[in-house]
Amino acid sequence: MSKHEEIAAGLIEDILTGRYRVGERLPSERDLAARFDANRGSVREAMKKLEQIGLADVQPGGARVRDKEEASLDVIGHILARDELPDENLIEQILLVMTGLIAIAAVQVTSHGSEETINDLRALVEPLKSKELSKESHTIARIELINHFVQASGNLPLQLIGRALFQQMAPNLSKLLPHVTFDPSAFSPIADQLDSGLKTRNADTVTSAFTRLYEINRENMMNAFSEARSQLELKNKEVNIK
Amino acid sequence: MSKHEEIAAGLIEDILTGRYRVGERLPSERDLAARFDANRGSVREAMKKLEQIGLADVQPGGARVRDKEEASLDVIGHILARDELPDENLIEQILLVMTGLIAIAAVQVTSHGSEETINDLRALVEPLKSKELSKESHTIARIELINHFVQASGNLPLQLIGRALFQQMAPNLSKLLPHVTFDPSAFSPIADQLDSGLKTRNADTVTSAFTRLYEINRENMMNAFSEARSQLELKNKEVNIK
DNA sequence: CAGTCCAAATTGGTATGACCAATTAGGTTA
DNA sequence: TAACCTAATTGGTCATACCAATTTGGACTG
Repeated sequence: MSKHEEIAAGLIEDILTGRYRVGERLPSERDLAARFDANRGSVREAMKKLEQIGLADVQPGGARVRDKEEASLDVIGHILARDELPDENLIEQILLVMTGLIAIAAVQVTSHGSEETINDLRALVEPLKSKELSKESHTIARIELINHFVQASGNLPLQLIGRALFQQMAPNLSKLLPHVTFDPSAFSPIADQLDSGLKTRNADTVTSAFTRLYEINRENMMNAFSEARSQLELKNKEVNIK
Repeated sequence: MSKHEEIAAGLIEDILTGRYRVGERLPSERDLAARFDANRGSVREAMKKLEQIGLADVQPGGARVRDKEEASLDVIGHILARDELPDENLIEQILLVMTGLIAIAAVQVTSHGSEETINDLRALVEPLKSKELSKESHTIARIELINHFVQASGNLPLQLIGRALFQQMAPNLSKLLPHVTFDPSAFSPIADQLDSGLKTRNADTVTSAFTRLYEINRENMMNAFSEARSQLELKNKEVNIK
């Protein structure tokens, strides 16, 4: 981890935990350089990062903390990475938004997609019909499918948002995934619905399939959260005993 | 415009116009410093910006151009700002995505929003029922309403995306807005539908109202484009004659 | 001739120190 | 009390230098 990354991470942490409040002035670059035992140039690079994330407004005269609700999409990754487990509500919100985005993609694909596009997507749905897939293979297949849907939409903002959301969320799910219990047979009927929706080019059918997928994902995720939390508590107790 | 902003703008322009192709190596920071008659530190700040936008991957050994489809949401603003008129397809895509996002917000608000939230939103719908509003007032009122919807959803990713999209698009519409012809009476029934949907907390009613709004916006926008384009052509002819 | 490997050149990362311009803060004055 | 002005602070830019990682090109080897 290079110096400016270290500094940026520290400042982001401080801001998100509320050590600096919204509107408050951040220490001067010179002070920060002293505190992080770094050069002012490195601090400037870190400040650049903060500015890009949207957590700080930097102007001659001083840098001020911005509200995280006025930040860029990238804050999400940092918010999720803050605690040992990602924020459950936020994950749920992301899944919800993704489902909405897929609905847009579904309309575009079913109404304007080429025959080849439809066939490609159907080919990706095929493996999900199986009830024998391992958890990992199934997860990869699902992600692959969703990505192709968004790509096939031909909608650049949609692609960028989908990509960004995924990149923010993915690395923070690693601690959660082991706790996800999984039943491929629950997905099987959804895969059938997707396939038939694609075949008949019925956007509503496709969208409602993805809504069902969201419901299942959401439930699995919530279960995984409670599982992960209880294991964390056990761990903490052990530490306390020691 | 500060030096590093100038440099960044130049490089972004070069990349988006294809002067540097995807995967190609950018000139070294030292070369760029010479070309832009700037210090290497300033170039570094500009590179930081490129990295954040997602248009470049910078590593020891060199910086490489990334595909704009793998960039951050912020490229959209730069793509729109490139030509005299923003890209019509892209604008349409953005409107579409926004409509989808509003649909998510509508579900959240109608199902989980407090009575107060609903009343606030209805109060914002009220002025849109009028058929006498000026184009500017009406536009502001519409934007205000949409913003409040997204805010009221309580969904952070949604808020961030909505905000980002708006900020990317807004400054690039200034040249288009004068050409938008506008009929408040067309919005009036939509406002009624929104109001009744909110009152009965019927998400479908609200969503379909916004879809109608999208259709009208889209049509107005397309007309504005053809108008703006023909005026531009006239202008160019005049220049050629001179 | 093709492939491998190694060393030199190139490139980004960081540091020091200095000066300018814009903003801010605090004291002064009307 | 309020407007104003000055001095201190702060970000913006610059010049230079050294380090570590990567790239590159040529020598070497099969």
